[in-house]
Amino acid sequence: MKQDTSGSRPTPTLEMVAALAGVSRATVSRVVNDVPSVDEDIAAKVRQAILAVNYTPNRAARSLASRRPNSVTLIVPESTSKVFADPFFASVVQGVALYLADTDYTLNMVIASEAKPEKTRAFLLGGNVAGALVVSHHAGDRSWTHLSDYIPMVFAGRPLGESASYYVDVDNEAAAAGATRLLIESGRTNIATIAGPQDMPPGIDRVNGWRAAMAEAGLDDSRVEYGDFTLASGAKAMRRLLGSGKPVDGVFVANDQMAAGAYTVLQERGLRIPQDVAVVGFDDDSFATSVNPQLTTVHHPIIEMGKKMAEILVDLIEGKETARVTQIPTSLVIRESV
Amino acid sequence: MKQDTSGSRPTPTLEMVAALAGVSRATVSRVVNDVPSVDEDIAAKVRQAILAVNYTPNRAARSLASRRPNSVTLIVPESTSKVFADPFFASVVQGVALYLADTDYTLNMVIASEAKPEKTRAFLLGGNVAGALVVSHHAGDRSWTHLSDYIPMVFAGRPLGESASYYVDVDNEAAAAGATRLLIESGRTNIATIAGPQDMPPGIDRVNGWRAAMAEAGLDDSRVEYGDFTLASGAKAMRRLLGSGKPVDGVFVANDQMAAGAYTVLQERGLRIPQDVAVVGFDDDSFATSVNPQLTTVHHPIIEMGKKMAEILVDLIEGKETARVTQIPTSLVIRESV
DNA sequence: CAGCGCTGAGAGAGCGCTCTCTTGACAGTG
DNA sequence: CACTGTCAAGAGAGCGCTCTCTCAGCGCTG
Repeated sequence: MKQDTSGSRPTPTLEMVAALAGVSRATVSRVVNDVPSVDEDIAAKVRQAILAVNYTPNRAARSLASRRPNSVTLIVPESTSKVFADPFFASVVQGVALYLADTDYTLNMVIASEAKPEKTRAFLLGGNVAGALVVSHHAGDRSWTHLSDYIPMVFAGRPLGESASYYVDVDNEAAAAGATRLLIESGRTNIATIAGPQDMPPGIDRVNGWRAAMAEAGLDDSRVEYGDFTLASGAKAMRRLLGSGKPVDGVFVANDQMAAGAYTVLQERGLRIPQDVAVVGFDDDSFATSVNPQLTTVHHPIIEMGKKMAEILVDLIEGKETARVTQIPTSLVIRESV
Repeated sequence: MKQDTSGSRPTPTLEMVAALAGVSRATVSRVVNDVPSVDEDIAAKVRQAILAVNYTPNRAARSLASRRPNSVTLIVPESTSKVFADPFFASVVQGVALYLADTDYTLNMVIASEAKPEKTRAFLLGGNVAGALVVSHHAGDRSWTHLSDYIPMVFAGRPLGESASYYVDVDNEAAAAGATRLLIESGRTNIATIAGPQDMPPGIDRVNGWRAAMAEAGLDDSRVEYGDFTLASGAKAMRRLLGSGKPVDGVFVANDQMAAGAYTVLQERGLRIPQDVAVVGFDDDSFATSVNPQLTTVHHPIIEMGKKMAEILVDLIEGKETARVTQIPTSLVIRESV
């Protein structure tokens, strides 16, 4: 509002570039948008003029004239924003931003207030946004799903229950099975799991993977305790596991943070990792390397997820066909806990 | 691009609302923008029409016509985005988004690539953005400072060295002194500190605060070890402190993550917290409550910082006078480690 | 060499708003 | 009762672009 009043020269426009290059506005527009049918000599002259006046296209005008919004929105449900302390969100944003940097889309972010969801809805549906990305932990946040009918949307993580929405996820089940197999191959037979909440897809899928691997090896899969993905809950679950009377020589923990919790209990009981009890985690976040011995875990490529989400969204916006479900490959990071 | 081709009715415009309400476009615009000089009867009719056609203003058109961008950009230098694992960034974003939700500004985010800074520069200077916020850990990222001459900018954290930029921060020094005083008042006399990197303002200010409080109480301030704000570095520093030969009965640690590291060393040596060694941290992040005993620490109001940054930026954009330096008050969170 | 298709560039009409300017209605004044 | 001042609402000119349409120029063909 102010910054122009203060006497600076006017922002360069297409018109000015055109005048300087001695061509029409349309031609400058063609050059800016890389339309091939422009004589190379003229294009060069135009580019030079653009540089000379330091021209940057006005996004608002462009969006208006082309009847096409040029931004995509990342929606963070308020409930998710409250657990912001974990790195998941930040990494997804990073991936998304990284991908979009090479496109013409701008990334904007909203925290969707649960109090007045219409506000966000109106913003999304008002034609101001080309598409939206939803990153939510409580995958129960399906309130956004139906917007898929109106604008392209891509979700982070498999939604709970059936859904026709596009989403990007890792194959939690397969990854968990792989992690469990590592434990089995190391010769452990009394393998427990500390599972995540059973109302969240990663919680569900990861136990299932563990179960599948156990069944495949003909091992007893009764050693299951549940946590809520926090460090403290991991410690409690480990305590229950140890107190159950059944021997335990290996644990697959559904995330690294709970694994760190399990570590504390194991160590206060004087159990050595991995000699007495081997531990495998999931996520490969900062907890994995901050514990001692460092945790062997499943690498969860969150940044890649963000990139892929953005890629799919852009494809959707541009009308390209894409698969509804995209699974990013995980890998096992072998460190010292098995 | 596609979503309109697919046969949906056209997006409602001001024109349509005007036609339905039987008034001119200008009047609808006045109602939408809360211009007071509109007859209440007419305004009511207009509002009803808006609801009827489900009208949402087109931001691009608005921005174009008013010659005023309606978005602000949050710049995250690439180097900072790499340490995304810590919650600082996410919380700032949350605060910013929360504040902006009540304004007409939209928040967009860019990761500023170190490789091609001109891209970000052009984006910011191209008149597409009303102002920018910079959140950077390596406060050495002064590459953005000079943009303050062209568009309003607000920084998170005190910049290193002199600068005329607007920024929001906590009073690290005073807060550290307060934390140290708590240790002193609890009767400790051999108080050490695990300080942060001395090339970052919080690292510098927090030791200085500790030193000031020690001097004030006439205590020996020679017990200083440095870390880099990571858990592992905190553990190493604690080990050096304990190996120095000097007795230690209290430690002020410059962040909670390093304090968690110090905990592991203290506990592996069989030292009880707080009986043998009292510990005070800084930040009040998830590490503070995930350790046992829970950490007494300085609450760093990051979300508030984000809100304040956004508030100041909006004031700046709108030409209001504001102080260059804003300090958010901290508080001591007493838990179990002193 | 008239007629053709083709290609590359310009003309000009908007996109959906804001905002200045103008107009019309009405109350108050001498 | 003509005149002025006030205030609410309408008219209309853009904002900086994109995109369709048109046209000029060119090399071919028959």
